[in-house]
Amino acid sequence: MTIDGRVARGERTRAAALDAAVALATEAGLHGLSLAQLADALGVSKSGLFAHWRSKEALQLATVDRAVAQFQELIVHPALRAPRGVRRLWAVHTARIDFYAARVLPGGCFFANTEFEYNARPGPVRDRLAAAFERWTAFLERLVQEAVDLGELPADVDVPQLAYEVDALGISAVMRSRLLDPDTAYRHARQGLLHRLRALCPDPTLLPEGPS
Amino acid sequence: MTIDGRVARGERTRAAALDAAVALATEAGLHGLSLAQLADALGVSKSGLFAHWRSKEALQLATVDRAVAQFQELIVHPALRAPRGVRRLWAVHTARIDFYAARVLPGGCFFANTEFEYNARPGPVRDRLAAAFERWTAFLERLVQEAVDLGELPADVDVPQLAYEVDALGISAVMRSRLLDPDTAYRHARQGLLHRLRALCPDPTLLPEGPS
DNA sequence: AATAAGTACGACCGGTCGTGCTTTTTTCGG
DNA sequence: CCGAAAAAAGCACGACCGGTCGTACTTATT
Repeated sequence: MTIDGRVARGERTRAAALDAAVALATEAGLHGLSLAQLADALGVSKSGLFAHWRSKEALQLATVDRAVAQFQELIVHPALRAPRGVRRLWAVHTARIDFYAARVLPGGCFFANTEFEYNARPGPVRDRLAAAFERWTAFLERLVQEAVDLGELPADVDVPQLAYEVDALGISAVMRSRLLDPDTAYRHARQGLLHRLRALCPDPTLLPEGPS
Repeated sequence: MTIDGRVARGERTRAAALDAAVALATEAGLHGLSLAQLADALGVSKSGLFAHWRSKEALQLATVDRAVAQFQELIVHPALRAPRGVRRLWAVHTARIDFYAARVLPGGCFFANTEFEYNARPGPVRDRLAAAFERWTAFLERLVQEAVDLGELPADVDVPQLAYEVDALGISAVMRSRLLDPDTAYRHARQGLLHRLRALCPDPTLLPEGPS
């Protein structure tokens, strides 16, 4: 079973196009992303690009999926090396902030940008973004719940509430880092959760010391 | 000194146009806002609209200013009736959440949407949005500082940090209310700050009782 | 009554958008 | 080496974009 070099070539341009589309979408938005722009950035023709997806909407949906995969690969997966509980929750939070601080994407956060862009535009794109957001929320809640189950957090912790606050600190970080002082934003996002967890967690050795 | 009926008419259409522009921009974005769209919504001609601003950018800047004025008028000003200190801080936060819950703007929050839209687009529009964001941040920090000065919050409170957290809870509320369950989002935003202030404020009578 | 200023209009320009249709180039199996 | 098949390119289309122009209507000034 050899690989068809023709479709292999197609796959390569497809993958390269989606990576560029994710990056471009953080600057111009998922709607503002244009075929001509993307084709120029890749050095291919507009129609050659268009042939891979039957419509712009199909390209947008594929771009969302690629962004999800990238987020999993660069943030979630590395953080899962931390042991379950508050350490893993903390690892995911800091991995996210580090991702923003590393300026991987030119426009900050793909999901923050596109979810605000599409929150009032009904359709398949919005639905897919909402689904991704829901999975992310469920993932954070699971992390908190595991910490509770392990006894690292009190049993009476409001799990969805704490997950909400974790995400809020992160969203605010990427927003402020783009318009105000980035380092201050990252520091507040980290300190916010660190102090919150320190106040809740009976075992202080599970969290980094850091500045008070 | 009589009022010039010509400029009065101009002022009226100007004001109506900016109100419509703020609302439209929350759906289509400040860049996606098109002259033709806005003209249709107002029932006037595109060129007649265009005569009021020399360029689209001028219209965008005027729209930002109008949104700032609307935010002041509908959220900040009413909340300033609450006495200084934690009660005023709480009033501003809840007024903001109520503003979102009332669905005043079809796309949620003008500033959240546009600031994410323009965070990677250098230029006068981004600069004006950043300036508005900076003033909003300074305002929140002033509210927190006043509560500290009045002794309603401990003297060792990290003022910018707490202001950051207040804003983060609000931003997250409007984001989640558009894609997931709105009531849950609003409740988390309110509870988050209420519990935080309850833990910090020695005088429990300053805050509403609410559900634990 | 004549002139000037402000507002609004319809027609139109060059450019870019997404999207089809046709052709050329690349790569495979026999 | 040769047709078949997939990928990429070329080309043209209708729609919409921001912006300009000349013009008509209304109001204020002289």
